[in-house]
Amino acid sequence: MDKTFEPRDIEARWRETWERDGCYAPSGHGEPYSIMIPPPNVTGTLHMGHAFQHTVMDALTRHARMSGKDTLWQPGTDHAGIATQMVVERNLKLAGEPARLELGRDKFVEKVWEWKKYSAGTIGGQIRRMGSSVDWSREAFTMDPAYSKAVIEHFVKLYEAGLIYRGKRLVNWDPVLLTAISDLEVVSEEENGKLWHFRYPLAHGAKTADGKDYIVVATTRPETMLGDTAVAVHPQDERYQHLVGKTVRLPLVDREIPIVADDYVDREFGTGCVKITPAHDFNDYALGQRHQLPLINILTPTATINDEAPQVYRGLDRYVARKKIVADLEALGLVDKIDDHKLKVPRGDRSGAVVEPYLTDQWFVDLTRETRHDGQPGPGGLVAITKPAIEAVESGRIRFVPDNWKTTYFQWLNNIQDWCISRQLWWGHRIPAWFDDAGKVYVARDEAEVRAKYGLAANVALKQDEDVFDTWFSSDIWPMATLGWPEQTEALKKWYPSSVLVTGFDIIFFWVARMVMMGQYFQHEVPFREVYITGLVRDPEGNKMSKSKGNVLDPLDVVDGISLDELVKKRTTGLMKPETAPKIEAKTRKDYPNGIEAVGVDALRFTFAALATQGRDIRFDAGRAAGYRNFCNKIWNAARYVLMNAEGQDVGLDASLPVELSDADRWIISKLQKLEAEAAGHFASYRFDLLATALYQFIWNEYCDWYLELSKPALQQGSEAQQRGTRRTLLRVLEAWLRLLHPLMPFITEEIWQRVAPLAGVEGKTIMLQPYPVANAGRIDEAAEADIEWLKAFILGVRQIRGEMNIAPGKPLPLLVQNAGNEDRARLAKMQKAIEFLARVETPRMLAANEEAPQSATALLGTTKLLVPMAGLIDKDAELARLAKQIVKLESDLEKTSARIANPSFGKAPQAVQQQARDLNAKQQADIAALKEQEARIRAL
RNA sequence: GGGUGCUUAGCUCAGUCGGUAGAGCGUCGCCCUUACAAGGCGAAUGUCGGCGGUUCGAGCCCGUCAGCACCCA
Repeated sequence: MDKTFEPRDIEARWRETWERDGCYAPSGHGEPYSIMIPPPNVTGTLHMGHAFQHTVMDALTRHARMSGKDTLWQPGTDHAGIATQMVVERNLKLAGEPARLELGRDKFVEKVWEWKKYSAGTIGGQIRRMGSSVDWSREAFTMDPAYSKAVIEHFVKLYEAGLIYRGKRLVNWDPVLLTAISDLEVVSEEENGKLWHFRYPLAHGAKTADGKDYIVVATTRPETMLGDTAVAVHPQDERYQHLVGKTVRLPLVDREIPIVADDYVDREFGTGCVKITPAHDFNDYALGQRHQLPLINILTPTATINDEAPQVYRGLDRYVARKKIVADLEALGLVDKIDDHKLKVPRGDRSGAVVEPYLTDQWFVDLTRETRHDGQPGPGGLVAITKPAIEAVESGRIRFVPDNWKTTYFQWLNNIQDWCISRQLWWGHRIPAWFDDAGKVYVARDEAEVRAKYGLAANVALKQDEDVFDTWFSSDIWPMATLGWPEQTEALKKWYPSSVLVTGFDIIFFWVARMVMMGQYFQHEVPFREVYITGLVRDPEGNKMSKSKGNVLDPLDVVDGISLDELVKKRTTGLMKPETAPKIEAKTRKDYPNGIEAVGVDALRFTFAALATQGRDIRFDAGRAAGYRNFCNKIWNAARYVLMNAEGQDVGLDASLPVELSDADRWIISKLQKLEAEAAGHFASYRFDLLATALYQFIWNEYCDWYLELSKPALQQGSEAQQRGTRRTLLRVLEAWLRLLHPLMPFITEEIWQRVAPLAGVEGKTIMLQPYPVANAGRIDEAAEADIEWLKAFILGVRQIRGEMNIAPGKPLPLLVQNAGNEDRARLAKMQKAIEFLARVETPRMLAANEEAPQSATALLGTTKLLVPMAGLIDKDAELARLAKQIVKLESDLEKTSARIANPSFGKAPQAVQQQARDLNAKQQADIAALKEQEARIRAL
């Protein structure tokens, strides 16, 4: 084996072998276990968040597979309508090609398909490189023919059940992308704006309480006044009560509109009078419905003023119109005042454009009605879809991990709105609805079926709806459609419901809840039994990673390494806002002054596992990854040591030859059982951080630091039977922890396992298909563990003296043992060789009961004293200082335990706790006494 | 306004049943000891956000205040 671990070729070799040999495919026997990948968008490449979640899913998948389950990890990608369409439009622009509208629908969609092929290929390559063991033969895409059929099917079925309707409703309209978007795709952030106060003249000579002939309304959006159809006040507001039912003359428009009373109005806000624009505000819309106000839409789809407004404003952009309106009102003396104001501005999360509430015809899934919207008999969406989705989690048929996320889930479902599923895009599943010349709509799976179903002759002109579905209205059936739904296939029967969904909390609403809805509705069964919610990977400062912030990392750049200049270049090219490049460059140079060192896939995966705590933020730390790269090297070298001592040697495979296990052998075997039990628990509770820590501790701090060291004297000096026992244990324990580690670090474990397994007497083609280790309680050996703990304490005592006195590690020290009990003597006798080797001491000599010790540095081991004669080695003052430090520490500890015991009520504590405290107290007192006595003796010399 | 979290070593974070506060990274010494210098050995480092309560005993349970983050309206 090479002296250092070089991940690159190892990774390439194994990922090809595994895939070629069909190791990723389900075995066809055992209990079914399945994970549906959250399909990545075909918008480009995978980011750190994907790599993180894929690590978790692959660990679960490999663990399940090794545990004998019929395991499927279903891969695939999502067409991601609006996001992908935008990417392709931008690419066309950068390439100087004709824009979308110039190309026309068919040509443009062809371009998107080209892009999809490229992106899905990139994504597939990334998934392969990370070692993710997905079943490629089942790879799916949300616009595959079969999948598309399922999407259409679920729409038609819902439509036929009266759970989908088409209507003119206020939706969030993106005036740049020219499509409706769902409320989840709108991000509202606080921005600086103004609050304009306008005077609306009262009509017919009415006066306010204080005698004015106008009332003042406050607005953050002056331009919408062109569409005002009322002014509202609070019904209990004494200032305005007498005006309710009167009218005002809307300035500029010269329309007479009523003053209405509604308790939606906040009396404290502004003047307490609110202008009402039902066609351009969600709250106003609701109020308008209550008061039967007319809806006047004053905007075009691109948010310019339309022909409903007075001539002078027509065609103006909304913000140009705003200025003009304010100026015109000012000229009329109708501007009361203008205040600075912070307001929430809704923007489309894709385009960043300010979204308009806009009246359009859209398709909706009913999620809020008790009965069908069309008055036909049957349940409405609330009963048929929303409630069952709530019940699935309430009943515990779906379990969230961590459990708290169910609160988020319930909160959303309990306040749900109908779901607008139509999008005015070209990339996506075209809605299977056809209109005749009269505008009557017909829904069926295709045009032929429409004609058959509704009895329409071939000469009746039909035109298909131009719109496509919201992407989430296709990924909502992902767990079913990837398994063949609507056909009740064998795969569907076997792997539905899937075992667990691994995803981020940011898409509980978008996706998780909607899959539950559709799974429950169509399969009458949940789509997954558990939902493991991961944190979101963030940059070192805790910011969300995004291309626009310029803080994204490509997981493969961590794997392969990247120079600082390369990284800067990657982050600053193709920016939407090129002017941000200098800032991004500065931050990148600060965060990664030396670029990123290559760590390999295994180390990156292990890093993700170690960072997978229950929190919601995961700050990615390249230093941590480098640390786990070192861990890989440690593993590599430990294996190298074992193989050097095993290959070509008697490794205990011949059962007829005697094998003797030492305390160390039995100790490491015992510890291994405990590790195995722990690993099982951590998999069950999705605590990959604890799993990683447990494996790391065992491998580095037990196996490498102690067991390998203990094996050295055993192999050099032991009998044949002892050597055989040690070699066998070195190999078997190594082979076992390689399997334990495999789900997190597939490559290095496979590479080493191939060499170790035959020597450990294990046969098999690949570690991937070996059983995951299970603890054997019968091999736990508390006596051996106690012996080795004693040994460690012994050696630690000597090492402390050596370390603090700056004595070279290699220098052998004389050692005297004073006041040893029978157990200490027995242990010393049987582990003497190990002590000499590890502590680098000459053969320890027992002092007789009455024998005077020479001037020595002291370490305490229970009541036993370990003495290192100081002559020629240790300075008197140094030892005094060292003792003083220990005494101070012990005295402070003693104070605490004494206070506990002295508490008069301590008697109420359990006996065991009391005893423990008294024992500790006694030990501290004895240790202090011993150290003080030693201090006095040295000082006296 | 409603909701959910978080605050523990210089940094990033664990801390299960309430019973002597932990890890990794970083820092400081000594050492190229035949698996590994990407290493070994040793060391230092805490007002567990503040206050109050429950308890024999609180990082953990309860209340309260402060700061931070996120989600929903």
